[in-house]
Amino acid sequence: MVKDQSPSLDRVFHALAHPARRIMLRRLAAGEWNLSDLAAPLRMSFPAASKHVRVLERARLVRRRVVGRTHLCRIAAKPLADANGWLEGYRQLWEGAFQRLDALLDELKTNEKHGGQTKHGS
Amino acid sequence: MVKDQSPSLDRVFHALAHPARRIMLRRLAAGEWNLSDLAAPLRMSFPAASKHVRVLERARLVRRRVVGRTHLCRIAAKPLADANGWLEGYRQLWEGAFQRLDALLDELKTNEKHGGQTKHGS
DNA sequence: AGAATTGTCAACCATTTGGTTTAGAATTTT
DNA sequence: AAAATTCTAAACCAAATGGTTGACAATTCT
Repeated sequence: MVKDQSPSLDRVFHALAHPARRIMLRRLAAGEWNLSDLAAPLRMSFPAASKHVRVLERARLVRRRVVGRTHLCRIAAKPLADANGWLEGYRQLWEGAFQRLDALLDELKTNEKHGGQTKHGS
Repeated sequence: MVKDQSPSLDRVFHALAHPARRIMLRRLAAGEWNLSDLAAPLRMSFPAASKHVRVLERARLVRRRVVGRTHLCRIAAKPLADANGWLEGYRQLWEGAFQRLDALLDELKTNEKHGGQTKHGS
């Protein structure tokens, strides 16, 4: 069972809700990068990018290692697995039969509501 | 390929980032419910719950059908599939070998930094 | 020693979020 | 017709988000 009430899920989904942070994660999937690397492609100031990294850290999606004056960041995939685990609970909803059943029910209930009368065109 | 730059992904992940909304989706996975049904178990005012439903609608995770004075809500799973699709790009990171390689690299680089000294307690 | 690089911090700002309360519209029930 | 139910709208509020700039600390390069 997967719990809905979960501050860590809150933080993970929130972290994933901003494109800049998703772009950062994408780069980190390929390896380690420091803040300058991560900030460079984003059209925002350095401090702004730094804040995004901290959001990723709070969600435990990124870990930081200080080497000299550079802060090297590494992705930590576990929270992504948790998010995926939550989504898994809905997989059957978007795969196969449910979709069609959904559409069918929709049609039936719409007819029920209109009582067979339609206001097509006239 | 899955794009990181995507306002609709923004909205979906944002919608999933609040426990009240995840709880609502959980109920909607079982069928149709009106706003009162959805609001009842949540410890917040009715208008607050209503706003959460609107967030779910903006993310296209919920569709609403007005029947008399009640607003019936239904889950629409497609955006969940999209979110899942985005996460899929990271699956290998949390499954299997990558995790162990990650830990190994971590250890190696920590040693590098500490110059072979560890603080293992024993 | 001096300059450049990397990153933090603090202050500030506008907007969004998440909640409240009060009022009212629409529909159903009695 | 009157009352109850379901839901929206508007006004308001505190806190969080996402961004900026300017100053500064630490480290590395020359």
